[in-house]
Amino acid sequence: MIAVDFETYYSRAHTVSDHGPWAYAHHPDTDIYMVSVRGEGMDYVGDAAAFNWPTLAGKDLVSHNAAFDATVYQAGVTRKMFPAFTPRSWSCSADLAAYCGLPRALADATEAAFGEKVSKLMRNWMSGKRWADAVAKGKDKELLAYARRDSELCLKLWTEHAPLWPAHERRLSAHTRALIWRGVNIDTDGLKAGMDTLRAAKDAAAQGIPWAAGGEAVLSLAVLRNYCRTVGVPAPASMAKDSEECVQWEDQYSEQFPFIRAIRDYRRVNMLLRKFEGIERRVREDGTMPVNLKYWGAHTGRWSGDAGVNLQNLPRGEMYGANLRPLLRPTPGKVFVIVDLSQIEPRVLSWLADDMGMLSALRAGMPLYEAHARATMGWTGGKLKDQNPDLYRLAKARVLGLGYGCGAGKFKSVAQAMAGLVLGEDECDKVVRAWRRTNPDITAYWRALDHQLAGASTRRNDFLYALPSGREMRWTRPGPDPEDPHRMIAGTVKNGPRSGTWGGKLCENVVQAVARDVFADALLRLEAAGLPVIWHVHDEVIIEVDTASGAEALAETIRILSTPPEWATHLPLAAEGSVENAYTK
DNA sequence: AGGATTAGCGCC
DNA sequence: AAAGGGCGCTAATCCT
Repeated sequence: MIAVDFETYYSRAHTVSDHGPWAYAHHPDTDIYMVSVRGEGMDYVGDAAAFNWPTLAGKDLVSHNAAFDATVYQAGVTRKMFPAFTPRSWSCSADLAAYCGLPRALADATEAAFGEKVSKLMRNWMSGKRWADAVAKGKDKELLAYARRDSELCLKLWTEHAPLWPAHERRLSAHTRALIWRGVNIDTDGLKAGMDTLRAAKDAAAQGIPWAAGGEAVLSLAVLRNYCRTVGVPAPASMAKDSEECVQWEDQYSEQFPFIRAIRDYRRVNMLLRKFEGIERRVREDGTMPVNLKYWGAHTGRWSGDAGVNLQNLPRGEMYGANLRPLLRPTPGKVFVIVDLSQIEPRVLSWLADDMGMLSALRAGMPLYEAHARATMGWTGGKLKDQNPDLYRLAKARVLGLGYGCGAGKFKSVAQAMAGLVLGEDECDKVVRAWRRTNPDITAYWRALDHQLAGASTRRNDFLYALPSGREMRWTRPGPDPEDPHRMIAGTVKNGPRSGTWGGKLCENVVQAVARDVFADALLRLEAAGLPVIWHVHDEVIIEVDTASGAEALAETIRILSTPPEWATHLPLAAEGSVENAYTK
């Protein structure tokens, strides 16, 4: 294994996060001035263009953030700095670190793994400077040593931890990089039109905010409070959209004071506009945008968004006259096949908690929310969704909201957000009590997790929990909360912060992790079946195929996603989807 | 001044 | 006894 680490020019105004890694690496200002290559007898640090690249042909390479280093290398080839060569593999030690429960950043990962604290001062000093500046200031030796040390740490991290990283997870990490480079086609005309609409909406919102023209921070809560005082209106403690107090405040005063609505409009429209702009900056010459997903972005193993544009939280419909999702389109002559795992988390929860009643209903093909209503809400009629839509929505809210221990207060907002239900305080309390009484398998599962956490805490061990896939989840340093010894805290990353942890929360983490493993297993089978995944969002895949094979690909994708992994043969899964000419939902 | 944190908001 | 969770990004603010 050979570690490869590039050093490239950056400054305050020229960063990876502004452009995204691809555009940054290919930008003419990005001077690729140094590379460090270590391992298998190689120990090179110096001018990247002077390195004998073909010696790496057929070799196994590793970089810390391989998506970045491999992109920089590609940019160097495009700019005729380097000759093209093909390594056998190019792995990512940052992905490995994340899998192992270490922090992602190299300095933090090595500190957590080896207790070695390394300084990033040299790297910071290089902000806005090039190789010639380092030479002129007599810092060249230090810079070379810094780059050499980083590749050494990357190699050490790999050598000591890679044996813990299973082959299927390595394939998922590599698959994620393939998605990044493959990218998604963007309707750039639609993007521009949307931005015009949003800019107009933003200007309109700013017109309605009295202090906006004066140059004061438009969204500042402090400025808002001041203004409220001058016009004699009370000010809310928070402007959060789901804060009860704030909702009432808005209801009461927004007629009389239009600036109240304008603040919220301004914030939301501006965030959406920034998202459009971020996508526009990342579109490549061929009209595609790299799909920046981060392997193991969450400690549950889920992927997260990355690199400036998060494809996992695109708005689902039109906002302020602009609709972003449909601007992600198949390349001409192709279609999207979009399929998701139906109610994957409640299915996994029933399976983990051995809720036999629910499991047999699901195996018989009954819709999940209806099965819940029959088992615990007294429904004895026919198809619930058609015959009693209100009860169906309540069943959905109960299933999605109550499986992880939330109380009445939280359920109130969960029910509204997930099922559009407006329930009273007392009603929520009753629902929570009744749900817990009639779902003893799940509440027993919370208690079992609570008990195991307490056991690990007593033994002063990390809390380890074996998942059905064979991987082990880890919560670090469990123990009583110093501020409230009746509560427990634990961490999710080695050396990371600890936070409140109890059975319901552990249950949620485990369910999310198992659902992720189910989905990840299907991703590899999709790729093996030759179905090219363009990107994915937790339980949803977007595949691009020739228009003519859309229907066939849809059936095959649904079949693959509905088939459980080998380690979960009795988990009842379902998947649904459609063939589309743009991203939707 | 620049990095870190918080508040708010989008999604699953 | 009670307690939903997981993310990333922008703007504002805090902190060094």
